[in-house]
Amino acid sequence: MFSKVDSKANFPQMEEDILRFWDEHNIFTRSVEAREGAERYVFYEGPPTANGSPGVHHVLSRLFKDVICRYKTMRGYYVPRKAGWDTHGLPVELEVERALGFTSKEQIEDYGVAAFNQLCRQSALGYIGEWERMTRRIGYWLDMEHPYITMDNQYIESCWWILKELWDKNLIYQGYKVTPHCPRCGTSLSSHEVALGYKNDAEDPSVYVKFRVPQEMVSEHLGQFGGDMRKPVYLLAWTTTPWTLPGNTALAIAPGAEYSFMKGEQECLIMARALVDSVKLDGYTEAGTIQGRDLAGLRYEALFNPHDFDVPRLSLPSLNLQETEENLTYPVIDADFVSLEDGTGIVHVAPAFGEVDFDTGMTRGLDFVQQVNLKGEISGTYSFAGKFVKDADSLVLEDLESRKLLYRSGKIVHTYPFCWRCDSPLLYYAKKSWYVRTTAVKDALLSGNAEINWYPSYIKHGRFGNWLENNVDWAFSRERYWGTPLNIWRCSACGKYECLGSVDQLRQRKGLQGLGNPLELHRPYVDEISFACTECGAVMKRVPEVIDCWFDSGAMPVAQWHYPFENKDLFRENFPADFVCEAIDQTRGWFYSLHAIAILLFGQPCFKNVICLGHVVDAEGEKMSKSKGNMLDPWMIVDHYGADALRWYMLVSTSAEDNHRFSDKMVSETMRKVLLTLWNVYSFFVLYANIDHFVPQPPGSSDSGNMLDVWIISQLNQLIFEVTKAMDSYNPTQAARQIEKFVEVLSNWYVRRSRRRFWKSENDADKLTAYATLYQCLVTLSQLLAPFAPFMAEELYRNLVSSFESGASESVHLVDFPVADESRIDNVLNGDVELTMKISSLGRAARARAGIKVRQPLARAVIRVASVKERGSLTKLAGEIMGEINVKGIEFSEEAEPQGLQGYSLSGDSQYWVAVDTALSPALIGEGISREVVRRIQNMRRTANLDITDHIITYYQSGEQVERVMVDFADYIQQETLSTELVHGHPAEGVYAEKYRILGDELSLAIGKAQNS
RNA sequence: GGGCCAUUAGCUCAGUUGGUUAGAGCACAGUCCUGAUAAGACUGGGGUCCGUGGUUCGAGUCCACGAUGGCCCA
Repeated sequence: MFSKVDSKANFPQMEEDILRFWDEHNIFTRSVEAREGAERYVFYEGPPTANGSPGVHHVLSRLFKDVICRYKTMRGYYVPRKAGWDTHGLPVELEVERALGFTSKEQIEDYGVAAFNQLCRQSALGYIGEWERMTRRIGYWLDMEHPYITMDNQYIESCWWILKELWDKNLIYQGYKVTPHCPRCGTSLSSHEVALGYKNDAEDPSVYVKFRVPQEMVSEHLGQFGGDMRKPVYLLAWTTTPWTLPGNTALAIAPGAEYSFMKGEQECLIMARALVDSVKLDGYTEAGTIQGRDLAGLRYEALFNPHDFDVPRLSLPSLNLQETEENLTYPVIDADFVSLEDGTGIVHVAPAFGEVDFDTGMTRGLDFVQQVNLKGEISGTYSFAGKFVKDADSLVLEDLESRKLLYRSGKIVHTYPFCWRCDSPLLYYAKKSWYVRTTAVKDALLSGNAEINWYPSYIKHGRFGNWLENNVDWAFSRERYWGTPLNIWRCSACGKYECLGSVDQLRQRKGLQGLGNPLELHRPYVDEISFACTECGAVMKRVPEVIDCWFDSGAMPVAQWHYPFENKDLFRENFPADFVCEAIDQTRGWFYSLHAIAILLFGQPCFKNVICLGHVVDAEGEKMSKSKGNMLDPWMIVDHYGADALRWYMLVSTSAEDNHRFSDKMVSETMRKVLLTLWNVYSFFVLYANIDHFVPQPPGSSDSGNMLDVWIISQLNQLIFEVTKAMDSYNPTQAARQIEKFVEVLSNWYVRRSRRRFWKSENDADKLTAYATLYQCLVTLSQLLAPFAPFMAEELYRNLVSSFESGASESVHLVDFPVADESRIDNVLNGDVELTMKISSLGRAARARAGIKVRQPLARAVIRVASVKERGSLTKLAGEIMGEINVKGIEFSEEAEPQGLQGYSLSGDSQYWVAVDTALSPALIGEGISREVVRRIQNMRRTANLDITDHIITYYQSGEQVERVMVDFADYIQQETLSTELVHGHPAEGVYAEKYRILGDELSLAIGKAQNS
């Protein structure tokens, strides 16, 4: 006997039971270990950042990872799955800062780095707990007992080893470069972080500023160009960052462009001729023109002389301090980056505040004036000193206005980057930063990418390929606290830098101090470590930076094993990965850091196949994020509909790479349509199989002659074939959609058409094969479902197989994936049944058109077929059509249009038509009434709460016509309703009774439970 | 400004190498069926397949340009 199955499913409850079973019997571990020794399938878990509670959008990638790994396991591969947690970085620090109410780095320093980092550690650990619970509940199988955790000493040491390797290959350098800097977080951001924070609707000033050309310069250089040069002459430049103007040390022009002298009442302005109209210089007329290259070499008066404001003026590229100069002028230079699309064709250059500006300063030997500190505040003695740069903008403009150096100011809405974590406007800022020279291995990055299979394929040469083509060196140092400390020490005397790649290397240094016990490689403890310089013997101290947490996660192929300090074999066996999977934002994130580090270290890619998913967005199509407050708690969904429903919905609803528009209404629909349908087939089967004491036989042991059985087995094998094909192409969505279709036809054709076979009381061969066939379908389905809906699959398998067969596996997740028996796939039959369904559908429509209930049998239907072949097909399956549309016989016609069919009701489409004979003989009417009566009695049985196998005594009273039917069709009625007798007359006391009207007669029915049943 | 992706019914999505009258589910209305079904069947309303050109005997599908949205880069 199978365990009784409640037809009312409670999925969350069932899943909790299964989870307990998995835990108690260690099923996950066993599923992995059972395949030990088999070919390895290597999976890398991209570590989720432990800085927040998991949302429903985090479920998606975990789900795809799980499906692929479960599938490969069932295909016989050895698939260990080590969990990983990303615990470092700005996100974690921010979480803690928020909790402490901090807004600046000073507050952290005052609070104490040790205590601060301790809170970061606790925060990360807390979130890991939440992630573990969610992971378990959604059925994502992952070894969470032995995870890699980026904050562990061993993990850090492996990162040190990597950096030392790169250091030795001369791939690490400290550059003085302009980097996007967050003034609040006080650190540089890498390009992929910057990418996260662009806003398209940033509002900034749009100002035109006048730079005075000294009178002697005018007469010396510009006299020949005519015009009234006694008026003051200005170069007109445009900017959206007035706060950078005190740092201006040059103006750039396009040498090939033509510039105009625009004469006004008070002054003469110089700007590109092509832009005069768009700038709208009202009241000015052109007094002459000059080629850009002739402007080069001109000098103009400094807008703000740094010496007047106590700000040093340095000279590039040496950064030597310059003498005070009273009448300071700066040069006009020619440059190829000057655009004639907007602005004035004269570009304000401030080498301290722009990448292009800085590079220009380096090559042209410009002055360097940095009047902004790392918190984004103006230094010096300006009237706007001490202000945050964005707040200084208006004050700078007031100052210029008062000196009549402002031509016009307005506002502009454009795209500007903001800090992805704290939303501060980023400042492009020249400062020292540590770089990994990824550009040195650009070719290898590209050729390595060529070996990777991307799903979808267009990412390979599209987004990821383009990213690699435009590769820039990786600015990987961060001036922060909670992260892997950068393992570079600097001599306090001679300035020598040294990179140490392990704790052991530290221990071997002379004069070593501060290496704590117990070992703790985080700040501030690691900052205490010092040792003697090999050059001069002075003290070497660690540089203050920590490293980008993307470097941590990208180091996982190595660091998860504490390689090379131990586990050398494990590392080799698990490199490279066969499979990784994350959402599309990771092209610049984890996918890149993984790829870059593997190429830098080993010159080969570290993953072979990658699924790149779209984002989960809310019902309105907006990305889910904490800041928008539109995150959905996965627990709500899981507690309500179950994890399988969530999994199935996410798999099926949208192609993996597209955005997934999430709505819990759709989860509910998925549950009803797929999972409940299957559940009902399952409970139907168990109900009847138990009644008949069905005992499963090995599949194929009793070949069925019934077309329905042959057909569904054909469909089943076709399904196995399709699912395997889709999964081998890393397309779980396609696979799940195929399963969904099968469940639909299994329920709505196979079971519907076979229902009577299970209900007939004789235990004949046909009934047995029906059981055997449905059993095989359900068992195979449970195996096919196992990667996708692991709970439901387990429930089915355990009840249908484990509890039944001695020696059977106790879990579907310990067995192999089914293999299609292609000899069972009968494409001709598949097509024939499809045609049968189509014809039945037309037949039902023809009946409906005539207004005749399906319960009323009709004499015949005429069916148009397109060929002799189709006629043959339908003849074989005529029984199904007759049963489905309730006619006594069918005839075929090969006429395209029906002819001579008076008294028929017709329905058709472009290819087929079906006509049903609407004439009703008394015999047909009688049979119709008998079915009507049966249905009434069946409903009464149900209402009276009788068990499905209870026998009854039926009492009836009615008019002459119905009473005759009760006699004529007594056998049929008794058999269908399990009536031991049909009694004409008043019912016994206390039995359940109802009254109906049938064809104008009143019918009184009553049913009572029979004795001995 | 550049790249990638998307745009098909009110909503969520299919639509194969170009080939009859473009489909499904949900939602809505009506009818039917049902001792597995929380389901199912039939009918009906609902479409400028984002737009404009082009290739072709034939375009939702291929090409070009454009629009809108999303993501990414500057």
